[in-house]
Amino acid sequence: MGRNKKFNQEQVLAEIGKLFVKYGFNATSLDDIVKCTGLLRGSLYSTFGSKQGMFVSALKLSLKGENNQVSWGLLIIAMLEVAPRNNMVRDIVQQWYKENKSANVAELIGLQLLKHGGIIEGGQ
Amino acid sequence: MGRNKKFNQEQVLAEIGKLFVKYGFNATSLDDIVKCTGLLRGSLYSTFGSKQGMFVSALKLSLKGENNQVSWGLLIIAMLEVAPRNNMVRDIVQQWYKENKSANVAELIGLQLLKHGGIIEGGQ
DNA sequence: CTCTTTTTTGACCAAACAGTCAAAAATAAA
DNA sequence: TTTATTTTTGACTGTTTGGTCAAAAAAGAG
Repeated sequence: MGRNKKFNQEQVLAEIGKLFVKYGFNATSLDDIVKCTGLLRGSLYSTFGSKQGMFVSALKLSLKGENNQVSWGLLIIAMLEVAPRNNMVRDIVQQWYKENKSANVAELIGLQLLKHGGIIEGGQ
Repeated sequence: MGRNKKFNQEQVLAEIGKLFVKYGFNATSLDDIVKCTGLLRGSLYSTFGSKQGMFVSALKLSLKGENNQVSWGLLIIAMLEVAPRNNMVRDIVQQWYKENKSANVAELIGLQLLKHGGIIEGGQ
C-alpha cells in the first residue's frame, strides 16, 4: 500500500545515463540531474541512494539492452572515473568484459574514447 | 632581474601529472595538488594560470618523452574529461594521434583504459 | 647598499557541491 | 472514509571547490 512512484524509473535512468555520457561522472552535478529529469533531490535519493547509485542503475539498465552509443559512453566513464573507487561498478564492467571479450573489444573501446574526445569523427 | 622560481617546473609537472592520472582531472582538487607539490596556490596559479593550465602543461611535458604509463593515463583522461570542453587539449591529443596513428593505437588506448579501471591486469 | 622586479605566502571568497530531513501530499488497502 | 504507508517537496546544511589578492620576502642588476 501507499503511494506509487509517479515517474517511470527506466525513462528517468535513460535520461540520467545520457547526462553522464555527455559530461562524465564527476562533472555531472545533482542540479543537472534534477533539471534534466524533472525530479527533486529527495525522490532521486530515496530511489537510488546516492549519485553513484544513480550511475550504477543507469549503467545496469543500459547494459541490459544491446550496445549503443550510451552504453559505450557509460562503460568508458565507468572505467575511468568510477570503477577505480567503486567495486560494484568494477564488477559490472568486468562481467560485461567477460561476456563481450572478443578479438577487438579493446579496439572498440579505444575508438569510442577517441570519438568521445572529438579526436576522430563518429556518429553524433 | 627579480627573484627566480625556487622550484623545478618539470619536476612539479611530473608530480601533478601523476596525481591527475591517479584521480582523474575533475576528482583531483587544488588542495591535492598543493599537498603533493609542496607549492601554494599563488605559485601554482602565477605559473600555470588555472587547473586546466596545469593539466595542459603536464600533458605537453609528458608527451615530449616517450610513451609511458603516465602519458597514457594523461591521454585517456584528456580524451574523456578535458578535450570535450578544451580545444587546446583536443588539439594536442589530435596532434599526438596524427603522429602515432598506427594499426593498433585504438587497441592500445582501449587496453590502457581497461587497465586503468582495474578490468584487466597490467603493470602497477 | 639600493632599487626594481619577481616570486612566495596564506588568508580569503563566492559558488557549487552531494546529501538530508521533516512536513505535506497522495493513494492503496481495509 | 479512515488508516497506514509511501512518495514528493524544497528548504537547508556543512564541506569542498577553483580561484584571487595584497602584503611580505627574496634576489638579480646597477
